[in-house]
Amino acid sequence: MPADKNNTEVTIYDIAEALDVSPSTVSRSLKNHSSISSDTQQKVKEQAKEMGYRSNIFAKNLRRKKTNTLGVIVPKLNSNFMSSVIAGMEKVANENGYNLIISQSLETAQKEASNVETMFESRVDGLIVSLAYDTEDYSHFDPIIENNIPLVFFDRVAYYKSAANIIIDNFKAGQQAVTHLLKQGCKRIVHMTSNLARNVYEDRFRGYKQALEDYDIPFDPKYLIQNDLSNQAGQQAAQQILSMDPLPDGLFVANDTCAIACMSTLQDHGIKIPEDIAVVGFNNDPISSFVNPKLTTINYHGNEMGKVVIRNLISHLNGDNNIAMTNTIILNAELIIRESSVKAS
Amino acid sequence: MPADKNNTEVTIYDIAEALDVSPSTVSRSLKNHSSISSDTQQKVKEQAKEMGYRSNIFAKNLRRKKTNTLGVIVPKLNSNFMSSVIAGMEKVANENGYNLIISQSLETAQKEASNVETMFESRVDGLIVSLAYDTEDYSHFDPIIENNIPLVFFDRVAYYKSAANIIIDNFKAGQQAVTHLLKQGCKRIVHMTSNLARNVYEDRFRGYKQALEDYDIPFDPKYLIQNDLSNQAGQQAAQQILSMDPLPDGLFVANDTCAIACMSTLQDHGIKIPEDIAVVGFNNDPISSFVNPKLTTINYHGNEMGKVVIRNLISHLNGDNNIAMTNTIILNAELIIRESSVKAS
DNA sequence: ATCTTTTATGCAACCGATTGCGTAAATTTA
DNA sequence: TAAATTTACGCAATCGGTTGCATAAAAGAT
Repeated sequence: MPADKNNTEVTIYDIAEALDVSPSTVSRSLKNHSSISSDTQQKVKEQAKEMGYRSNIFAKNLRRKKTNTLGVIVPKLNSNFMSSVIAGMEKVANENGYNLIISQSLETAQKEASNVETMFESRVDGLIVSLAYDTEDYSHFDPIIENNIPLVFFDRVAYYKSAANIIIDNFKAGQQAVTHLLKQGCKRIVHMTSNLARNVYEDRFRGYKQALEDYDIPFDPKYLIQNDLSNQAGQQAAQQILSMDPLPDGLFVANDTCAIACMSTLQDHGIKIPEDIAVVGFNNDPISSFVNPKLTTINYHGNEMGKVVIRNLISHLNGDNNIAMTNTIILNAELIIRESSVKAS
Repeated sequence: MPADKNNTEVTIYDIAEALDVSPSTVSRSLKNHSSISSDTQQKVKEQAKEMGYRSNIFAKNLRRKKTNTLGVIVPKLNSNFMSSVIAGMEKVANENGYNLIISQSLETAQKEASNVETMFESRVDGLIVSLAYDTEDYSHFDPIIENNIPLVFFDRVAYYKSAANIIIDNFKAGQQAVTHLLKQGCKRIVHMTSNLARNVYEDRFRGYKQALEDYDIPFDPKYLIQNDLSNQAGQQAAQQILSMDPLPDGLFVANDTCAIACMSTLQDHGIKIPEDIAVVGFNNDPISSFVNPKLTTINYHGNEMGKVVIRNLISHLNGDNNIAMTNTIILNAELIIRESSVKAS
């Protein structure tokens, strides 16, 4: 007895024929429509299972004009943070019958725009974005907004038209990090960050300045280093720091991996961490507790953020607009103190 | 003049009406069908653009029974390797008009199976998988295979039915890594790895044993440590290593991040790397060159692997079966020697 | 000028599920 | 028992492209 030939997909018409009922009845039974007797529903479901029926999602989408698919665009996937965010998103999405399409902008506005277009063509029911490094113009989101497709930014956000934002309190986190360094006695604190047009970096920078101000230390622009926070940039920044006179005694980097690259290079040049320079990173990447010295950092609840994003989006799609779009949701983040920043007193 | 109401999507019928031609002509013009005069094609395309037409992908998929979507299931996204693989995949896929649906199995066979089901329901044209840690039974792939959906495994593969495999030569890489340690004078080399049912780990282990044999050193099972290669496992393994007498003098770990966690813990206990124990990792994660000492490792061309996977899959889908499925493709990988393994001689 | 080919286009069925509306049968109410 | 409801189901249009087949018009051949 050969297995069923493929290609011959079972449809509701086949089930209807086998049971001598109408396709409508099959369709309704399969979705527990109240107007079909439970007896009939039972029979239909059994028959469907027996015949190996699977619903044709395209026919459904075509008719319903809804895809139950959400698009996600992130700069890069290669961090523990992003992986956690995605895991959180997938969990809540799947629980609610939604699927995710994920893509990377690789930190360029150009690829981001092309990804948005693809998502648009794919007719996602909602779009979720963490912005690329160099996105400055947001008009590539206009087709999304004009077609009333809900748009949610997370982490790297933009206050753009009707988009919702989900972030941590970067200002507070930055302030905490730098206050901690100041408490360790640091006076000359370098802040390494990225494009200040990105909220995450601007807010952390504001937190940095606020902390300095709280301690009556004037902000010195030469202590602000801006780059793309890559590993290579971290190494270069180390050179820049080494050339400063007097040497800085504190370093707050807006990203763990870059902090580690920088720290490693500083150590290669004989700098002692934290004795000479105390260091604080950002993100609490797992690696931060395995470098020497272990890195003080800001912990980020990626998984939770992912869940909140999807919950918010789905409740919007359902019309349960308890949490309105065009709103900003702020999640917690906390300072984790490890060896890299604690000076013996 | 208010902007177009949404919801009223432009269809080929609207274009046909506006131009007083048939929908067939519009459809054919839009795909450059040769039987439509270039004059008409031109007009149709202009009109389409002017009216803001976008093709309805569901109608198309429903009719064509093809989704131009490929499913990708990976254990976790949070590594540089995976991120690179995905980037490579996306590039080639997009160039060929395919989209990717990506999901994480989070290293469990259970979630992997549920992801496969989701992909199946989504009617992906092809499925790409890197197996979870504990997948031992492969029957969840049967619906895929029975429906003639091409299945490609990469990195963590299985020789299962008609699936194709794309891997690096893990045996050779393992052998190279361990031979390198032996050349440094190591005699008691620990190998930390994971589930040997996974090809990547089994093959590396075979390479390890081969290298030992080449140097006439008998394999001692007590030097084989198996765990899930998590950071925590790396720490625990360090304790285990510290309790060995005599102390091992070499360590080959099947994963960089775990190697780093282990190395870090060993250092916390006063072990000098590489003097006391020389260490080699696997994957060439960027972080490996920023730890102290910098980690010797095996470099993996993730981006290239991703591209090869998709190229192979698409050429199969196109029927250009130059590279047959049910085949194994082996890519290069090479040893990168850094400080962690080089003993002063 | 007539016949054959080629070119350009239209017709209409089809993909598979959804759903508003209508109605026969069963049940309840008067 | 007749009338009013309720229950259970079917009809047929619809979603928006795709494509095999037919055909009118134009071009070429004889």
